Amino acid sequence: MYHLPTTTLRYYEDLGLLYDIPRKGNRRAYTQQHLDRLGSICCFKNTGMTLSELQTLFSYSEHGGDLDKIVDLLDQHCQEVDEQLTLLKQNQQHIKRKLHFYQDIRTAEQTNTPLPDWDNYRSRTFH
Amino acid sequence: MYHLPTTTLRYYEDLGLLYDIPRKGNRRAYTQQHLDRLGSICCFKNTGMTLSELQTLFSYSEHGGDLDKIVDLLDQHCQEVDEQLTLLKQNQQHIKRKLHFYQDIRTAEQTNTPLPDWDNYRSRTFH
DNA sequence: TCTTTACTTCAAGTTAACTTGAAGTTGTAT
DNA sequence: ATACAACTTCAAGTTAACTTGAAGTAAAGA
Repeated sequence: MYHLPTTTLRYYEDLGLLYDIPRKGNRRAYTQQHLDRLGSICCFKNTGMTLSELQTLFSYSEHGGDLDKIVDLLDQHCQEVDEQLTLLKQNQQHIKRKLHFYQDIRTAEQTNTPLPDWDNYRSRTFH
Repeated sequence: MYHLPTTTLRYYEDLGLLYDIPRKGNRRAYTQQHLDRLGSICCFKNTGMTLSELQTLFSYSEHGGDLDKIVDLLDQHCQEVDEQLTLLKQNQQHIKRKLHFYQDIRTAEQTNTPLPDWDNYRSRTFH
């Protein structure tokens, strides 16, 4: 359906993250609203929110809805994702340095030139 | 030490990700090489590599070292991190849309103006 | 019509990555 | 010197997020 196995959808349903799903016969027929919510679940989950935190977030939207809490939580999560982006970019740099380092080792072995020293890669940036 | 509990360091050691750690008395005294390796472990782990994949990667560096496999693995991981970055940015947009949406709902409630419609936020970008 | 494939429920099992418990030792601050 | 926090080993326990098993139902294609 959303490249998620039905068992996972069932699991989310058991947790209360999805509900009021209409049936066609005895099978679930998800509406656009459910697909939207599923999209949100995936998004928040993939940005580090636990399913339990998602329960909390969604609970704020029910019965009236505590907008202040929703906005606060979303705002804080936004910042966390900002930090994740920063970290991920740093880690990407680290991996690229490693990659170039080992490529250069291979070249050095093939050309019988001196092996590179990792210290020379520590602060280098690659693109 | 690296803001990791000693139990986690022990766990990595049990998995063979860290070894030959010198002792001062009966306590571990990590060298710069170990700290470097720990940095790599954290980097790879935080970019989605499992500890078991790390075992594999490190096994290529031992006894001689299969440079082709290392380079291949690093190259592929680089691409995966690229995709992660793309996805994370998309998710960030989604979260920012949600945030603005709920902020606008709040404003609308306060000013007694009509509530916003999520459909108008679906393809909007925020910075 | 028959068969296959994907669904259905419910309970129980799995996996990765730690974490905790128990029992003992040691380097450092008072 | 004496306490005490932080280390030590080893085995066992925890947690989140699924996943699998068993047993049954049902829509869609040959």
